[in-house]
Amino acid sequence: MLTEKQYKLLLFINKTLKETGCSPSFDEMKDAVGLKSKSGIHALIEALEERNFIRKLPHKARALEVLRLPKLKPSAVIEEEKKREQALQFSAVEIPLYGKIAAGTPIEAIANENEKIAVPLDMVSRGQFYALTVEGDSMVEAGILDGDTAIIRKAENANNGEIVVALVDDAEATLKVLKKEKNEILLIPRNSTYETRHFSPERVKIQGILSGIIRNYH
Amino acid sequence: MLTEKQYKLLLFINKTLKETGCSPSFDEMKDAVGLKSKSGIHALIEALEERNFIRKLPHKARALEVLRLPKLKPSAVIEEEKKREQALQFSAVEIPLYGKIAAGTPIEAIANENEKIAVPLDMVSRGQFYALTVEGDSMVEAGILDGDTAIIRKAENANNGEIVVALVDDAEATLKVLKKEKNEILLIPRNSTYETRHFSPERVKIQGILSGIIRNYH
DNA sequence: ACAAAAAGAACTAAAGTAGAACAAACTATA
DNA sequence: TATAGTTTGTTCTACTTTAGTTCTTTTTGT
Repeated sequence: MLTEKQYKLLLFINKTLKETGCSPSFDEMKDAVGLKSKSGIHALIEALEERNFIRKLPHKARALEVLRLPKLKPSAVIEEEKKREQALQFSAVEIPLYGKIAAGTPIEAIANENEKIAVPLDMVSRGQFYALTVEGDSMVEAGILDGDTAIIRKAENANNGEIVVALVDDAEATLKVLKKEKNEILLIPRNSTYETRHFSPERVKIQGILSGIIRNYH
Repeated sequence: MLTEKQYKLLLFINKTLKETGCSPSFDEMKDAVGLKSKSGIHALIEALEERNFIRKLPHKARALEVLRLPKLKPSAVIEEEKKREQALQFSAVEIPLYGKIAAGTPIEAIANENEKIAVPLDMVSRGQFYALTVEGDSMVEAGILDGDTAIIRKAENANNGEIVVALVDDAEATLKVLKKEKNEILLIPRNSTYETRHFSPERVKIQGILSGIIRNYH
């Protein structure tokens, strides 16, 4: 009877009316159903009105009324609900997403952010974890690309060869390969156009060890 | 049905009526909804009257009557729904892990495997998904390493430049960049030591499009 | 390659804001 | 009961912001 978008919009209108007592505007609706232009909402509203699901006072703003709700859901919506139901069983963990790794700010300083990201449970066994968005290409040869989400396990120590979040001079956090030598610490990029940097041990604080990478295409 | 101001005013009128037994004046209303001039109240009252929420005896002072109120969901119900929605956002789904991508076997042939892997729900929106373990280094320059888990969205068609699971001669499945030309299909590795392979279109079946990468260190 | 859906921009209309002038309705009291 | 004074409601203008409509172009899915 209804398309997926029509159904979603109808539900949103109904929800808004029930929760706030006010009709949503076209802009609010376009955000709710995931459109970028409100012209599409117009078509959807017309379709819903034609099928007698809603009524609209002509030439008025925010003057929508829900007449009835469909008894049948579009199959796409059913599919989605099934997936969500399944999802409840294999719940993931939320870990904080602290920001961009090359942002030049110590991790702790931005730890009060409340953005979160879901990761599979088995990626974050034992330990405290957080996530960072990778910025820049200094690790491309390790398969870590600009925009990737790095899953970091909190740690203050790490072994040679591990990829760590290193805070230099309490100012700059970067993701690099760690190498400890007698009197200095080396932060090695995995990109031949970048240089390894050498620091005295006091200047470098390990803030975590790379535990996983999550990348989303398009 | 109502705008925010209209709703606010309606609530105020209703409340005053219930508490004091008599209608508020225009000046009281303008203070209640935060206006500096009562001309605006007039418009709001007209709108409410037009939508049949109130009735007004014309040319009488303080003679408003509330006919109905928009029916809202109890806030407790709303709270609960929000909580449930949030819980769903940070869930994972299990998708089948079919095996290794360079294993030389068509995906369908191993589809009866029951190994599964959990992925964040937001990585698998709309569509059917499965996972493959990447074998080999033919895509290292795209940041896809040996051992990575590739999240694949099932698809039979793809566009140029997308990374796809391609089945050649019903025998060999590989992860490569797709390029369709007039009379042939190119499967392009992202590793300069590998060669692009050319096939006639009948020999290549697309089995999915790369949607994400998950990598676990250690 | 076609049709449907969506995006985008340009335009029109409605809602909200403010101030003032004024008219009608009440109030008090001479 | 007149009437002056007060409260209350109505109307107007002018302007800003928000919302809705309509159109063309672009994208998408088949």
